[in-house]
This record gives sequence, structure tokens and C-alpha cells, in this order.
Amino acid sequence: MSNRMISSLKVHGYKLTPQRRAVLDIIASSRDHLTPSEIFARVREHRPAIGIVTIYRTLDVLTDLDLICRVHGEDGCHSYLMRRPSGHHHHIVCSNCGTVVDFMKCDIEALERKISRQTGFKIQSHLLEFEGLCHRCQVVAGAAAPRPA
Amino acid sequence: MSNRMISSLKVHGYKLTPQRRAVLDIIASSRDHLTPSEIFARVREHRPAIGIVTIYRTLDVLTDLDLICRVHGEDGCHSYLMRRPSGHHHHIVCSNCGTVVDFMKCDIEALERKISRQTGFKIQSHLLEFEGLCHRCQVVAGAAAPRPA
DNA sequence: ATATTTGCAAAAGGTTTGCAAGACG
DNA sequence: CGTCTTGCAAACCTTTTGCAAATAT
Repeated sequence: MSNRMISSLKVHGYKLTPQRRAVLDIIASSRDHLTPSEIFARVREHRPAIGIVTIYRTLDVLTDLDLICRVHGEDGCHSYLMRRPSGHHHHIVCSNCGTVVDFMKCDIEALERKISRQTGFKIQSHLLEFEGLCHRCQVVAGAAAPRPA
Repeated sequence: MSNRMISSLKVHGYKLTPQRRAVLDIIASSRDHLTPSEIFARVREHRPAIGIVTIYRTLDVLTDLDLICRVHGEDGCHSYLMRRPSGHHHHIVCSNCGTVVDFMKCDIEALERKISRQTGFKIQSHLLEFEGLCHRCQVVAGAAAPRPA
């Protein structure tokens, strides 16, 4: 766990508990986004006594501190992953393996202005995510893709 | 309820029940997006015997038929609203009153190509929603906005 | 030492499923 | 009529809350 994370916790008056370390380590070491229960399962391997309540509470804290961020799932579930870029960014999620990649420049200021003009809304924020096949899965799927029904 | 909706149900082999009518009517008559429980509550006023299970099942059917569509909430909940434009479109949601307005041209093909080049992903779909203040709420909020903490 | 944090148990939502009774076509 | 649909109850899953015991600082 990086210094940045530790100091962010301390600066904001949170204690650095082994549970929080564990949750952060799991998220930091995964390239994919993880749901609370997935995180629970993985942390549990090293620390069987942990409760899933702690996972939820820790995720809340870490999200508040902007150390991790949420990915919205189509099914309404959330999952979390390490916040690597420091500023405004978005995710692209592989529909096959779940790998998440970030990108920074969303270039939708122009679109925002246009929509704002069209609708009269004063736009405050946007939710943007892409889904697709990552490079690896394109290759694999290309060989053995089941025909879409 | 419009002919289009009725025939869409029939064409796809679904029966036109009073419950389905009621759900569609409620959604059609609301400018806002409604959650399943909100729909349940409203339908219930006219049809107290309906069960919330029927709401969920009806929403699934109507979503499949593209008669209604989902709005993703920050909290992971879904809500539904009448699908007015026929093609690809997105929503802008008022953060104050919940009014939803559609827009069609999302102009992110260029962004998609760029992201695709950067990340190696083959992009399949995107999730895009805006949040902001609608015209009415801008006026109201301008007069009586509570300072953000 | 003390305020924070944890873990348990239980509650609270939201959503799904099994099944018998009922209704559309 | 036969099949699809409904409504109930109960199961399921995720998330939240109350509280006493444990712990980081």
C-alpha cells in the first residue's frame, strides 16, 4: 500500500487498521473491478475473521477519500477499483473478462454545450462508460466466439 | 396507450392484460423516470390487487420490447421511463426535480475511435447520461438555493 | 485513555422464483 | 380450451444499522 493512501487516511482522521490495509491491497492488486462480495471473498482468504460489513464501510471511506472509485454495472450493482489517474476520468470495461482501463480525456465539453443549448439544462456532471472487448479477448473471441443468438 | 404499444405486445406473443396496460399508462403519463416501487404505488391506486411482482415482470417485458427504457441512478437503482425517440438516445436528468429529457445525437463516435485506438478495445456500447438543472429548477434554485456545505 | 473501528446479529430494501389460481385469445 | 399471466409467499442478495467488544493512536 502506497504512502499516499496511508497519509490520506491519516490526514482525514481515519485510523489505519489491518482490515483497511487488506481491502486496499486487494483492490490495488486487481486489474479488474471487484464487487463488495468479491472483495470480501478475497480478503477473507488472508483474514478469515473479517466481516462483510467492514468491507462496505471501508469502501465508503476509501471512496470518500477518492482512493478508489466505482464502476456502474448494467445490472445496477457497483464494483470498485483503484483510482489510478488523479483527475476526471472514465472507464472502459471488457465485456468478456471484466478488465477495466481508464481514459482521461472525455472530450464531451462540446457535446455538453450543445445539449445544454438544446435542452435548457445547466449540466452539472456526466456518467460515461464504454464497454467492449479488450485486445486479448478480441483474439480469443475471434477464434471461438459463439454466434450471438 | 398507443397502438404501437399494443401491437408490439401482440406481435411478440404477449397478452394484453389490464396490469400491463396500467403499468404502461403510468409510465406514459409521467414526465419523470419512476422506480419499480413508485410505479407499484401509482398503479395500486387504480388497481389495489396488483402485486409488485407483476410490476417487475412487466418492466422486463416492456424493456425487452423497447417500449420503455432504464435510467441508471448513482445509487445503483434503476428507474424507467417511456421510450419516446425510436433510436439510439441518451438522457439528461434534472438533479433537482428528476425530469428526464432525451437527446439523440451523442456524437461520440469520434471519441470512441480515439479511445479504441488508445486502449486497443473494440468498443461495443457506451453508457452516457448527463445530470444537471432543468430550466425551471435553475430559476427556482437561483432564488432560493441553499449554499452547498 | 479514548474515540474509532470491528464483527455479529438482525433489519431493511430490492428483486427473483415456485406454484396454484385466474384470465387472455 | 390451452397457454400465458397473475399474485402470494418465501427465498435471495445486497446493503444498512445497533451495539458491545476490540483496537489504533
